[in-house]
Amino acid sequence: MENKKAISVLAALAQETRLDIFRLLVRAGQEGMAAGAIGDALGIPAATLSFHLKELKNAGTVRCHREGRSLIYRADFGTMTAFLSFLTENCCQGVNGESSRTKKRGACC
Amino acid sequence: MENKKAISVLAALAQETRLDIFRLLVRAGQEGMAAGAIGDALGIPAATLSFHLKELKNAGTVRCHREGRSLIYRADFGTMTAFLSFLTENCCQGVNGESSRTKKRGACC
DNA sequence: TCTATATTTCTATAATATTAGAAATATGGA
DNA sequence: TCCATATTTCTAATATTATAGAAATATAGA
Repeated sequence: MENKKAISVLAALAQETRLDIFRLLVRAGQEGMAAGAIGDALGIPAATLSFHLKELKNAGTVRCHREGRSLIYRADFGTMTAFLSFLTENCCQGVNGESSRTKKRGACC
Repeated sequence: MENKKAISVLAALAQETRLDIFRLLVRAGQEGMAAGAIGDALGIPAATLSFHLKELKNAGTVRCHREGRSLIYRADFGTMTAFLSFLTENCCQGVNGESSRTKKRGACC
């Protein structure tokens, strides 16, 4: 994962409503949730919800597919895997003066 | 780490200049870097740099201490450890319909 | 004490993000 | 086709964040 992509994931999750949505979808697991059900669960107006879902989707943190009249959203764990790798590679390497080429874990993870 | 704290870490790193600063400090390791050296390395005006360092500091991602006329900044790996735990706890649980109480790793990490 | 260096705080401007009503689009069923 | 439901897009107002010059503060050394 490159820098820009990581920043978009960080920005997507760095907002209370969106983090709530994302965590709800994580709890919902593979079956996901319809947009309307998310809005009901969290008490978010449809237009506002749609805006945030788009942000999450653009960052690749969620995916969606249509089922009848509903759009079912799910957390994208593939993106999260790559994102966590990015974080550990970029926040744990180079600690204690180690070369950034060494692949050993640093102080933080 | 609670929700609000995690959001402040996410927001601190969700900005290109700040992510650059943070990654530079990670590479600098335990000895850290003076604010001026960071500004020189990244070509950031002093006032702008100070603004971003404050954001990073408020989120707990960096710490600083004075050495003579310089303020030495270092990455705070303790915060990053806690932050990574928060992420894995909140993005990996509940996958495949598992109860959120199970502590097994999910699909993403 | 005076001066230079290092950095922050103050301030204003510019840029970006968030909110939500209203209108538009898509689907399914009578 | 007509209607109800589900959701998005459009729009405009509001709020938040980023930028950087200028002034202020802190430290060290002559």
